[in-house]
Amino acid sequence: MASERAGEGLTERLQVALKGRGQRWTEQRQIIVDVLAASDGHATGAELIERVREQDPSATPSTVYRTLDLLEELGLARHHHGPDGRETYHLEETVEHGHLHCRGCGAEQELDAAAATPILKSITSATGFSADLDHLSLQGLCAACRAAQVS
Amino acid sequence: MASERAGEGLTERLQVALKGRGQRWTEQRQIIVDVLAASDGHATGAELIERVREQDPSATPSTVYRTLDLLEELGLARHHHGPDGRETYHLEETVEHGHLHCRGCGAEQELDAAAATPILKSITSATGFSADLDHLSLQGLCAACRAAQVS
DNA sequence: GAGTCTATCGCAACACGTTGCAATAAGCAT
DNA sequence: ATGCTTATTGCAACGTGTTGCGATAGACTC
Repeated sequence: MASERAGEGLTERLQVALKGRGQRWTEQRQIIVDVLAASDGHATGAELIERVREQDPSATPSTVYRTLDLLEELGLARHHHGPDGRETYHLEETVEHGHLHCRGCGAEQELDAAAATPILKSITSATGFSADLDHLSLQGLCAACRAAQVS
Repeated sequence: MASERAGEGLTERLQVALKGRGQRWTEQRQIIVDVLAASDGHATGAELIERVREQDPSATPSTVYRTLDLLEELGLARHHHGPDGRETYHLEETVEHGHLHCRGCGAEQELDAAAATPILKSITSATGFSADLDHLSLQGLCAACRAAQVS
């Protein structure tokens, strides 16, 4: 099976967006987008670099990170910071969501937009601050671990 | 809440806590606690290291970080991650609070416990997840920047 | 005070992420 | 196709934080 390729639509959108900004479409960018698309869900910077290098050993961290920044500027990717402060990336195609990290079992739970909307609204009304759902990363205890601790 | 300034009481509590765990009180730990107490509010790991070195040039990053971890284990300090993923520490004496970082003007706003409680409750009821306020770090737009952008 | 045990320290190396700069190559014009 | 402009790349060095290990020194016993 040949290596998978990101959905055509995505690649094309990207090429158009870049051209509009006087920027260029390159092989490395194709690879990085492919990798990001293939690792559906989330991936850390280090994981992405490793996977990119499998396809192109000459790729370097700086290129990967710069491309990820670029994708984020274009609104095609997002990143947030895990509980240890490390970066985690995912494609914007993914439904916008927050992240809940359990310090008990280490599980990562997603907070979808529907559930988050009232929460964000209450933050805004309490503080005037409009929070970005996608950069939201909470640490705490999941329902199961809370139940376990109550004992 | 309005507890003592960091000096004696804190140092003594720490000595007792350490002894109870078979651990030791050292000059470096005293310095690090002093520095943390003196930088009331928040300080990044790098800032703390720098200030510690002013008092003891032989101190190394590993010692400082290990001591901070220890203080956190003992419940005397906390850390959270800023929008860039860097660590920020503060003494537990500080009122528990969340952090709101504005991507417009870069300002850091605190979210006090009173304002946060209903927010945390709504997260729990929506998801079963009990979030730690102190590790809460949101990115978004503050009221002023939102107003500026609407134009 | 001297001896013992071992927690802590400093060092050195590593991991992740960022930045400046010279070489390369993408995209356009001819 | 050829040449030109400059965005992008790879490299190398740096900043922040972590980890393993031998050396140091705190605290306890005699």
